[in-house]
Amino acid sequence: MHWADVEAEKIDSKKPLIATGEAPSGPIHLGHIREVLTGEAISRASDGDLILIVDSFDPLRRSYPFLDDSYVDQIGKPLSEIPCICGEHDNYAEHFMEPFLESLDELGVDLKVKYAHEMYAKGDYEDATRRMIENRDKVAKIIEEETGRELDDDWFPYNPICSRCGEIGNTAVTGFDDPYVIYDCGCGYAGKADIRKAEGKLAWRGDWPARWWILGIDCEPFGKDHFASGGSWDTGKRIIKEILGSEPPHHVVYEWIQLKGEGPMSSSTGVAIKTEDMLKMVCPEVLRFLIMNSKPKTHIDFDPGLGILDLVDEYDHTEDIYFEGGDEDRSRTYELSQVEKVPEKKPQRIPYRHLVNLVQIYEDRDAIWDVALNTGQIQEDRKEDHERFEERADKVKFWLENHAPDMVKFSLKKELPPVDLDEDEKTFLESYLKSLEGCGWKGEDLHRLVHENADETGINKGKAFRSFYKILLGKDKGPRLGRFLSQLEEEFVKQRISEAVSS
RNA sequence: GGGCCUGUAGCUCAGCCAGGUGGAGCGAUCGGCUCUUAACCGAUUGGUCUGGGGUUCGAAUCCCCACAGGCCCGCCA
Repeated sequence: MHWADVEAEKIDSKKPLIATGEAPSGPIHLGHIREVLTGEAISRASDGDLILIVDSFDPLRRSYPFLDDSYVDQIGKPLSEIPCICGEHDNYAEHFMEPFLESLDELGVDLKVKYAHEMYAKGDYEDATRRMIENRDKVAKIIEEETGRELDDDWFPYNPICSRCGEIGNTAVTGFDDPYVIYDCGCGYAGKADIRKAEGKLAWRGDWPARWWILGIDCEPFGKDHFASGGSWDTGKRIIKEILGSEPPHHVVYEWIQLKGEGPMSSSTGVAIKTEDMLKMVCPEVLRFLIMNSKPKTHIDFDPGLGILDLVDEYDHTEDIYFEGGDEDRSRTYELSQVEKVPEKKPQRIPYRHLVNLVQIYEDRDAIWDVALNTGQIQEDRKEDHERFEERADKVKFWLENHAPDMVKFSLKKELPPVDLDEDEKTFLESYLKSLEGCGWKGEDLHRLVHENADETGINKGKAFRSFYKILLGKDKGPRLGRFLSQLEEEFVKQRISEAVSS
């Protein structure tokens, strides 16, 4: 059984509510998407509803490498209250959420978004906050027991936002006069915060169980960081039971996604690929496949270089298995990888690695498609397959320009590159040039002539092919020669050969 | 110090939850397509399942103990 179905079975609800969370303190990367897609897979498997809670009311902790110096002044303020970086969004949090939500839409993820700052503003947290404050000592004891740390005597489960300096958590709470939390701020201001409004928030350890309770969360996937002993899961599950009198959700812990050779993804270290960039280099169903194909607790080593080709090949292979009615789990993985529904007919496709060559040879997309039709690689000219092909070609292009290793890249040299041909090669090329007289400039003929001339002049065949790549691409290797040559202007090729021979 | 995960073919991993004669892909090797390869087809090759105990008629799978690696433990997915 697929892991999503296994988890779905464990949830004690017919129409479960599955929660995911994101903190928009920086660019949202591939690692974050695992949380949402893990939750989404379970919601599909359980026919549940998916929500995404945005920690937009959390303060900016520090200045990140991607922020300019002016943001130092914003440290300590809630993300929802900080100006947008580019100026085009309502606030800092929205700046990072917008592209992420767009990506989720492209990935076919159907969810409701809840912003923490709006929940606080609407008073959703009022009851939970009151209970936490009234049970301050019990909550503190749970945290101390689970973490083994000792909390300060003035620890308070609710952090007011200073109404003068706007900072959160820089306050010392001096009293509670329901519904007002009385505080002294480090900036010198003394005031009170209304727990029915967005004038402060629960500390994370209490905030998390509070939201389970408020929203009635049945299941939540979360990262391994929360699951460390004494972590927020350990305290959260006790707080919801002992303070709020309810059960914690079914939990699913997932592992980190690492960038091959560079360690775990993290916005602050810069080891990250933004979600929107991911979707420029692979199709959404392939990105989904990356997540669906690994159990949440397995860590994923993501290789944006050559690994992309393996990933797509594996996706395609899984597609074959699905349409052949093979292996149940892999078929399920394929279903869950789909952005929408599974295609009605098995998609016809050009092998991905081959496509990588084709987009470098042909400038014209239609030419590629026509060749694929002519060679029988694509048997029926279907609209949906053509669209998929166009999409893949776009992704391949982006990948070639941004992530592909040099070994797979080539480009036609407009001028004769510096070459050092020996006599064998020159003799061969000369002979080849002569044999081109009256040739129809067809791929297969051009290819046959390479073999014939190589045999006649006695040159090693590999060397014969290499000589073409050297004078055309400035490399030792390249795409299949005959078809490649046939795409080029006849005069251009002839000119290049004679130039090379006489150099 | 605590926690989670991983250790299976040269490489990447599946199989473990519900124990029943070890799998896939890639690679390599060989062959084919008068077509070089990074494309395609076919075949072959491949492993004391990290080690040691235990439970069992039977263990890659369950239990215990080691060893090695990765990550997490204010906030962070």
